Amino acid sequence: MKVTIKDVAELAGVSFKTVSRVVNGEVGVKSEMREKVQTAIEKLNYHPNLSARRLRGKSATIGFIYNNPNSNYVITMLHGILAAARKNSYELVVHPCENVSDPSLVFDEILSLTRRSMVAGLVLTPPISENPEIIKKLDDAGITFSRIVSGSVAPDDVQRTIFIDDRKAAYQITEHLIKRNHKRICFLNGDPEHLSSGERLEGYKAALRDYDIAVADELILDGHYTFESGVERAKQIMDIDEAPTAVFACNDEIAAGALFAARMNDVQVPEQLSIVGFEDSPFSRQTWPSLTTAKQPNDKIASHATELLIGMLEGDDDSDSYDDHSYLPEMIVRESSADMTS
Amino acid sequence: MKVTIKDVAELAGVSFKTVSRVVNGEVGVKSEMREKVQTAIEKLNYHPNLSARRLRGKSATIGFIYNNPNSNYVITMLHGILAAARKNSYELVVHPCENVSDPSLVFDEILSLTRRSMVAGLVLTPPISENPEIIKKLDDAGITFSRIVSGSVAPDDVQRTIFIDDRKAAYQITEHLIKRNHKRICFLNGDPEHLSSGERLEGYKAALRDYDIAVADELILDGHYTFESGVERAKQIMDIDEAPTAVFACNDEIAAGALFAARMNDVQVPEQLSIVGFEDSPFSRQTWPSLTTAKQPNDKIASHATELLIGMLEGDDDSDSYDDHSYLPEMIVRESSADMTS
DNA sequence: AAATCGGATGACAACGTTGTCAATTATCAA
DNA sequence: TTGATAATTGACAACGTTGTCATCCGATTT
Repeated sequence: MKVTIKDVAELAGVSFKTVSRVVNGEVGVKSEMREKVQTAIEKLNYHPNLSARRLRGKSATIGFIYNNPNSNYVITMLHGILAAARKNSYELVVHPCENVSDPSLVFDEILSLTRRSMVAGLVLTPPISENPEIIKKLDDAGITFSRIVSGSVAPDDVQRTIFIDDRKAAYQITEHLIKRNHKRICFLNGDPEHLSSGERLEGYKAALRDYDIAVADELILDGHYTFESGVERAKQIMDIDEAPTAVFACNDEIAAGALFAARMNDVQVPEQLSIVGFEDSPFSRQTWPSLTTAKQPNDKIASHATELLIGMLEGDDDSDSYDDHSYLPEMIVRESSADMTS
Repeated sequence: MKVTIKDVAELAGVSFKTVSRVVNGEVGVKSEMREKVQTAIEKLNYHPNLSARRLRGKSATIGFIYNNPNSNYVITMLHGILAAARKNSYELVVHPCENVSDPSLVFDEILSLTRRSMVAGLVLTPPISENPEIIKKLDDAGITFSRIVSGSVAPDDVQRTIFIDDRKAAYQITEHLIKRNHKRICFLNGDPEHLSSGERLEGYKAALRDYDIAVADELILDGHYTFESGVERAKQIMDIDEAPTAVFACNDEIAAGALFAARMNDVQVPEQLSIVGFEDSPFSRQTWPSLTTAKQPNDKIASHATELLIGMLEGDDDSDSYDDHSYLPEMIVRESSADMTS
């Protein structure tokens, strides 16, 4: 019942070593043989046994470590990583990390995982990927990984990093608001341990400066990437004397919270207040009104990060050096942002 | 750098087979030997190579197969399964299934996964877990699995099944509406290939009957477990002559869609229309108004299903036979449902 | 036509583990 | 003490794959 390389060999009438060659795309197999083997593989629906490969030292397992309460984000990343892993016949071990507050505990968790599951390399996402202490410990321990981070300039370890230009995307969103005649734009920040929050804030500030609008400290509020944070902070800004006409929420959850607060205060969106988010979460098109936001192709990003990792693991030095590792989230204009006429 | 069983054997001065015995806790090893081996293991920090074990057929890997677009559902399940798997030192292979429309393709996918990754058993969730064709094929192929299904009576394969009493929960929710004086209650159904939709519909009907309210066919609408379905169907019902005063949406997504449609039509919720959902998705408390719904402890359910599977794999016949495999979703009353005074 | 070469193919070992069975040692009864 | 039996230990094969090297065959060179 279990199809092995030898079954394929028998059906194709060749030695199992030849099948191995075909499967691994090695050179020096006559096309006639190759074809025979291919059809036998398809006929039997043969898939190489990963354990045997691993044992032989060829293939391996990738670990996906994450600590992110946003399930949509995690699932999208997961699927991107899985796609790349499967394509390259890697297995995936998934590991949600609990103690994100203490970097050294996170590191211990990772270490124990790599030991236990024989993980060859890791794919890291924010906020773990952006924690310098964890990164240093991983490097010291000689653990191979690729990572996804938020950043506007190429990091010094480009070859293992995908960076997302949140700053530029935030600039564009802010510009979008400015061009719609908004002058008092409030910024609701996300978690401080995520670089994305700082980057998005910088993009916001840069846009204001370029359009000669003063950056007002009272319009920039700390917070977290949660709905609750959005509600709370949005309530606060509505009490400000000269109320803002637009809100730049650091992600869609915050934006949804702000929308909620606006409704509670009988503030019309977008007529009296424009609200924009960031992330293009599925629910961003289901809010009322639907959210203007910025879309990150997270599955592609995750696949790319995984390919990067696999390249490192297999020692293809050249495989990727000319690739662009930067992604720019794309602005999506929906109904929550409008012209400010008054 | 890699420590194998033979290194341990050499240091302890025994054959590597004896080390294997100690590692696996087999009987028939003198305590003196056992101790020598133990200290050698600790000294070298030896960990068995999982690939070799799996290759030899001693797999400690379980597979989580799913096909469900609801990322929150999947993540919660995943975490529940992971917790139980880790507790019993099993590895987990995650496999999102693409071709759900064709059961035999799904089966092929599963089969190839179990082969390739030497998966010892599976945890299945709806809708795959509820597809008789897939279940039969798995049984025929001798694949071990546990599953989570929707059902009001104990299925005939209880020992490997967790069932969720959607019917009773739906009854309670409907009763909740009836007691608030609603007589014309609309039912927006979910995907037909999920048993949960049928079960919830039955619960709804049973409650109506028990309270002597006629079941009106024009108030029961087919659909899917999506926001869009909710919007569309809710629009339809608002055109009905004698408009319903309440909507029972088969899940929170549909309910959110209905909420959306109500708002588009300037229908006040809950003053003019009560809307209830099902699932207690995170966003159900973030809608406006927040949704009355029913909460399933999905992480616990998933853990339980995993424990069940592991019990089967390890042949602990008695481990679980007195457990209750049934879960009743708990009604959570929020703001989207209210008395009908008119 | 014989010798040589190179490309294609196959035989076999190895990876680290567990299962099977044989060999050895300890234990017990007669 | 001796033989029989039980307990312990070890030798070796096997799992499915890849790497190494030998073999084969056809083509090219002399």
